[in-house]
Amino acid sequence: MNCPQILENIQNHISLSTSEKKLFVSYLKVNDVSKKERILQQGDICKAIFFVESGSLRAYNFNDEGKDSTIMFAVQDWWITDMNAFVNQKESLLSIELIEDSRIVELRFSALEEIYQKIPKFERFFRILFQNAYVREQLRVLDNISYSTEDRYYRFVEKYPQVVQKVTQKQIASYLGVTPEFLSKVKNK
Amino acid sequence: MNCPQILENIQNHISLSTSEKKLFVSYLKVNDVSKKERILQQGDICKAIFFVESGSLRAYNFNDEGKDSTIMFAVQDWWITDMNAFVNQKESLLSIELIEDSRIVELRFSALEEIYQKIPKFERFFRILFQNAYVREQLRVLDNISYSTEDRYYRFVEKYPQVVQKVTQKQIASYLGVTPEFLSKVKNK
DNA sequence: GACTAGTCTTAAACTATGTTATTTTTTTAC
DNA sequence: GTAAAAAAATAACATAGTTTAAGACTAGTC
Repeated sequence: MNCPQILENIQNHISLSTSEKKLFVSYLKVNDVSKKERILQQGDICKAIFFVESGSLRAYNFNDEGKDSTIMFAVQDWWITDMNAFVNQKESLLSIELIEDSRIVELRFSALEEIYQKIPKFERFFRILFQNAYVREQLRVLDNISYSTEDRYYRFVEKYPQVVQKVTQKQIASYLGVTPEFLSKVKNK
Repeated sequence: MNCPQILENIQNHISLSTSEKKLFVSYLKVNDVSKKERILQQGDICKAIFFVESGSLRAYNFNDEGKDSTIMFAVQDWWITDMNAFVNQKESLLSIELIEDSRIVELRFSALEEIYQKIPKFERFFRILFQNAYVREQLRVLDNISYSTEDRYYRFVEKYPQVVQKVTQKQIASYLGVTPEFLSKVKNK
């Protein structure tokens, strides 16, 4: 296992020696997963965090009334999991499904705990990763509470053009929190 | 300067030696700030992150149409800043105002950079802080896109009873992203 | 190449939320 | 303690978003 892509992602923020790289990579598992498969099922314990080498995924919640709400999309070089369920090792609120055939790197909870101990620099890497994730979500909350649906749609398209190419309009609607019918109306008015 | 409260908050997650505590505390500045004052003004560079020793604050954005959107409240033992503006040292999208007279500990950007270098354990502390913040915001996004206003109001009240005691209904409405008139209707129906 | 299932569009009727304005209640400032 | 200011409640009307249902348009499967 070589994993140059995830190592490059990490080395954007911290630098690793050859032996550290080797150790880190030994904890990883690479999987080829097909379109429509799920790598996490709502209700299950979330045992891993995932890095997308290629392809695309969608994390969503399915509620009692049958409403599907997209929490995030992930494309190449993104990390994704149900972070709440992962860090507390409890039942997941989210499912994660494949939008297309993808190559996914898996890092398990217990492995990450060991990595933090053996290579403390990873605390820094994940500090930066979570810092960015927090900022992103906070900006999304601001979008949600202060912009109209129309504005939010166009802001989404501008911010994530790589995502827009891969997902359906129905999935974008579920990310924005509106019905596909209403999004269609907004776009075509 | 003694600062037992912020040290206790930190030592919930990492342990510090006496000399590390002393060094860390030397970077802090404690301010007593009065109700209605602002410790951060939208448009200004965000130079510090704040820890609330006592009192309460509100971070909000004021947009072109005059709409006030509350991004977060902070009460005793919470950290608050415009994280996007802070970590990138750029213009703030948010203002932070005092809800009541408060004692605020200030940690400046350049100080935090030095702390990360001198006491790498702080990478771990902030990794955990941001991890929790990310999880919180992600759950809030899910609330925003999948629940009704009524449900979100009661979920907010249940989750943050300490906040509810201190803020106006108008401020809660601006946190939920609805008008005060509508929140009043929802509550009293 | 035709069948199928899923997506997208459109529209009418309905519900949720916003706007404006007025009154009542609570808080703040002297 | 009183006057002024802000917050909260209420209501009539306007706009945003949902529901349901139907038809047009893909994309995937044999």
